[in-house]
Amino acid sequence: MVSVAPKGRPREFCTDRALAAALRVFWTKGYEGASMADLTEAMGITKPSLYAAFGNKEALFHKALDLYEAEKLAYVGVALEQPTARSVAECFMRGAVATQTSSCDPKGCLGVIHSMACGAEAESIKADVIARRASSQAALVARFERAKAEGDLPPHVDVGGLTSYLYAILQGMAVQAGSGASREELERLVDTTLAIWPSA
Amino acid sequence: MVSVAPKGRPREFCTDRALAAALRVFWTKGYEGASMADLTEAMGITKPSLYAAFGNKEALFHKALDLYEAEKLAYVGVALEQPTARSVAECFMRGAVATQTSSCDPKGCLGVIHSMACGAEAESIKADVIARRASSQAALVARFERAKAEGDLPPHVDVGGLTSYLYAILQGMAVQAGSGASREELERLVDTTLAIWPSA
DNA sequence: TAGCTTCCATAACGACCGGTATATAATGGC
DNA sequence: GCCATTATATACCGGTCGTTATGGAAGCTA
Repeated sequence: MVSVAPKGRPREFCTDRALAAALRVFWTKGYEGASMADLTEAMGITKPSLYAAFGNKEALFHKALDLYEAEKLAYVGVALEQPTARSVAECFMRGAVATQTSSCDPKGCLGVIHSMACGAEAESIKADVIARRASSQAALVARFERAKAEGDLPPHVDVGGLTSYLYAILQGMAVQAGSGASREELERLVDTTLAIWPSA
Repeated sequence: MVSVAPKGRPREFCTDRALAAALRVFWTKGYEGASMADLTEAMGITKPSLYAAFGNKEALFHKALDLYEAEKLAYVGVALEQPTARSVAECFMRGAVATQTSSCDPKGCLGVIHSMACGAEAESIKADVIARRASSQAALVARFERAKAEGDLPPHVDVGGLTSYLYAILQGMAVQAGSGASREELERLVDTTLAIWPSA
């Protein structure tokens, strides 16, 4: 049962909207590059309100990362359900292009940004991001194993190698998107990858 | 003519060694994550000595980046001289694996690290790194155009797309190396890429 | 040794960092 | 109306950031 009558003074801002604004800041500047002043300004609230609603900067980031995965990485689940290894790869890459070059979102990938070198304060952030990636990568390994068993990957392919390969392309796309590559450039990259995709 | 008799007291440290130490710090923690305290401690000098010898933090980084390109990216020039497009790609990737997973150097790629999202103070750093990458990528486009003319790339390949593709793999390898991937994992990635490399 | 130049070490600068104490305003229950 | 509870706004905390002023030590030429 949901409590419909909170006791004290109601908050004057929408936590979901504030979190979405925080996500954009982290996505644009990175965890270390985003200051509390940047965050509160973008969220339209004061620092005490932020701390009361979200805990601290690190907790805010983890909630923003949850939102990012739910809203911006939904294509990952869709991709894993595609019927062939090739269509899985295509769905991954097309989804990544769409997310990373959206005209109304920051460029690049929040996860890739935060798996790079960083200062001591962000080490736990980096570790969390890397752990989340490992689990999704494991799911892709399982999917390609199935594809191999079903015969839509050649029997000689190294499934682990192919998974790292596809992830490398996705990560490289994120690097290029964050460096200002246009959607057209990334689409040519995807087309090239699909043109040489190993077929049975 | 080189001045062999500097007038005042000689400095007590070797600037080349100090710069190499600074490079390791930037490579490990990134420009923003590396504090002046980190740098001076690793370099074995005090802050005034650092400022006298290198200017400021940003100038120190640019000199470290020059050193990185000269010492750690020498394989790029070698790769571009290989006789076929395939051997160019292989030389690029093998060189990247060697540099990014060296047991005596930080993991990952200094350039990729600094082309990601960052705070305002590092925007000019990011812009410089991206510009340097653009020029090396242009050289690879030219090399693949030649390969296409010489017939060791199929006539239907999109040279720009293939260049972005190879760079994406290199960048993805850097992301994975920085995230703790082993040399063996990256070598499987390289082997997979070479196994599906487009042949004439 | 005198005089000049350059380097080193300490300490401090203002600005900003993430995080809070305090006081006031707005609600619900009684 | 009054109290308990929660949110807001201002101002501030100690610490660290990149950077630099200051004073003395070390080497050179003469």
